[in-house]
Amino acid sequence: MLAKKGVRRVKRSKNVSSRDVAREVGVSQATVSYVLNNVPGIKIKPETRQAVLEAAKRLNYHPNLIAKSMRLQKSMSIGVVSDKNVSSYWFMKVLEGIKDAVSNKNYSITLCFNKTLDDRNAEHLNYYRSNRIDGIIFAFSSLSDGQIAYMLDNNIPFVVIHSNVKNEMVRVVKTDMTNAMLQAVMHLKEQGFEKIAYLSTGSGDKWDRRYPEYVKAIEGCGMKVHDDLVVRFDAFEEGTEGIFDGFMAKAQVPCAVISDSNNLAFSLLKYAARKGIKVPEQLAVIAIGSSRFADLSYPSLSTVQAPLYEMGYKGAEMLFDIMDGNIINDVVTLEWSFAPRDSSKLNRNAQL
Amino acid sequence: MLAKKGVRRVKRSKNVSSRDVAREVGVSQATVSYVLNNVPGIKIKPETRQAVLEAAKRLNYHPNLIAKSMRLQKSMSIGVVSDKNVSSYWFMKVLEGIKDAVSNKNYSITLCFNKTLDDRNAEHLNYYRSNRIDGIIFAFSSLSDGQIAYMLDNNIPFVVIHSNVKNEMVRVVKTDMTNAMLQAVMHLKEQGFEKIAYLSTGSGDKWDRRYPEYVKAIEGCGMKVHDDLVVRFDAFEEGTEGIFDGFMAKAQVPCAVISDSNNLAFSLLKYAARKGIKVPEQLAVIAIGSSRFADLSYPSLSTVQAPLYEMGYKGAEMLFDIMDGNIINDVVTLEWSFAPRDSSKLNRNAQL
DNA sequence: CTGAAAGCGCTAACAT
DNA sequence: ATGTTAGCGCTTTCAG
Repeated sequence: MLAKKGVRRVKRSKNVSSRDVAREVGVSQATVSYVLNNVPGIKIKPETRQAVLEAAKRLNYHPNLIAKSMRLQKSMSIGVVSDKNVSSYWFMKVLEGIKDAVSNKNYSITLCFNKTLDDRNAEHLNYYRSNRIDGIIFAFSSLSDGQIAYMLDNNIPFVVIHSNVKNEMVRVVKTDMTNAMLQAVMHLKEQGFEKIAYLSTGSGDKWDRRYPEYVKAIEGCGMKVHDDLVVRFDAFEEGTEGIFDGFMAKAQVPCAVISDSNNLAFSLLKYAARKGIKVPEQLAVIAIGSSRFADLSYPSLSTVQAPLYEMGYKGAEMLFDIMDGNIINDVVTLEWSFAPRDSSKLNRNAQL
Repeated sequence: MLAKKGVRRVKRSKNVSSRDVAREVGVSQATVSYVLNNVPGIKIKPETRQAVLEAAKRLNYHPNLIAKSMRLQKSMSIGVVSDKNVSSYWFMKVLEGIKDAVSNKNYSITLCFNKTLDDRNAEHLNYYRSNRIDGIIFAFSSLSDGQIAYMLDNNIPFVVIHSNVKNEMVRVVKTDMTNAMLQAVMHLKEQGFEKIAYLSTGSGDKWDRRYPEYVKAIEGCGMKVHDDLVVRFDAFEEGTEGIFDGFMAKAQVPCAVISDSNNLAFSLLKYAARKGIKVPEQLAVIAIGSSRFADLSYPSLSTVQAPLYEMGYKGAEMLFDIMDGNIINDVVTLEWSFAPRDSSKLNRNAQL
């Protein structure tokens, strides 16, 4: 079964083409195309159709997508770009959603890594210009104004998932955490926590988007935001121990904490374990964001989490709308949810 | 800007082609191709070359990769397939390596999800048959014998990263954890642990590959494997608490544990925290495998870890060798490393 | 209902 | 040193 030895280059075995199928059946290539693509408005005699279908199967015919792309002037692939610093969990989840959406249209996914050279020479732009991809989805990727302007100017189809893009012209998959955050705060309040602190890693973006939601939720529950209970770490990487000490001294147990990052929450759990602070009895912790490890930490971490799969799916659908010229919805907004786990549930059942 | 003929396309603004460049300079399309591709053995007058280069830049010419693919009968993309259940962290790390390797050859990455239909109709096979991809990299993907046989029979270029493929014909990126495991065991021994247990999730593959390494390392350190200290969970998902209880009753603290999975190790850390067992003083834990959260658990988790980036990079290089017909190395073996963290370091410094 | 034919943009023999 | 030309496999007018 193996190919002849001595061939310097592993040649692709010659594929059967639609012409071969046509010859086999004794019809023209056009007819084969009509049948196989179910071209609307073209009538084919049933027996002809049947014969073509059978011959295609018998000859093991697979349409050459490159040729189709060539003719159609589109690559049938979309580029997905992410920064490297993005949580791989988020990215993979979104990717699953994108994947399912593009598969429906017989599109594939080409991965782009955001090695930004400059605004006009990023990898995804080169991919687009060379017809490798028909459109771009930015998932959690930072995006310069210059690049946005360039893409809009040049009519490059793209959508942005979960980024803080201000430009009104850009199609964005937005998410709304207002309800989920309210649920989280109510959950804490119902368990008797009167102090609900907010801890932030201080990165501008997260702060700007998440902190106001916290404020809304606190006030929506008829509580008040105490500045003492809002801590913003300017330099999270180092020396957090001291900052936690300072925070705990101010806050005093029992206290609840909403953290704007998973990592910060995990660190806090570590800190609590080290100091013998009981979670959640003395310190309830809820993180904003999702992580595969929310279930695995001890105690498992309650989260306010984004609809990742749906974000991917919707994002891809929007991109197709743009590429098809149907502008149905500029902005899609999806809801976050609150997933209570042991780090905030007082009367929790013993579970692993 | 462009649009010489005033043709207005809805989808994509008409791209400038090599023909346009040729006309602009007053040479033939062939010359443009020769210059832009630096075709070896073709002499071009320096001033001609210069003129072509300048015109290409001036006209903002970008070669159409689809057309090139069509002509060359290759897609310039390789498929990367992974199972969904793979740790996304591993996958992303390997992907980074693959990415860098394929970029060097002007190849792109097409993502395939392993929705296996049957041995001959998996998505990556359809992608290959329709010329969407020129070769396949399986990263942590399970792979049936039937599928392997099919791909070998049909001369489909593929390499396998980190899988337990037995077939000698398959090009595999293997890894070797012997040294790393030995280091881990020595590390435990040096800290005075006399009992070094082994916990496995019992999945056949991990067990078959990792447990023998444990045995080698234990014996390499002049110790002996005690069957009491080797526990294999047949049903890990549920009821682990009781199994941990049973294990601890047999093992008795102080004891060290090497776990063949990160998740199992995290669970064990949770269990220890719940039971008040001190880690690492009473129970030292080392996991085999990498995780973004090894640093974030409390205590941080020591790991014996794989060279993920290199595995991706090497895998891609091997695939190109196969596609080019140069069989340089059937098997590449890369070394694991041992990363000691707090879960196994007795005199650890306080660190977050 | 179906066929003939014209390309999509590129590369590589083969000419000159 | 450069030009001519023949496709790669497909879709899609336009003709019958």
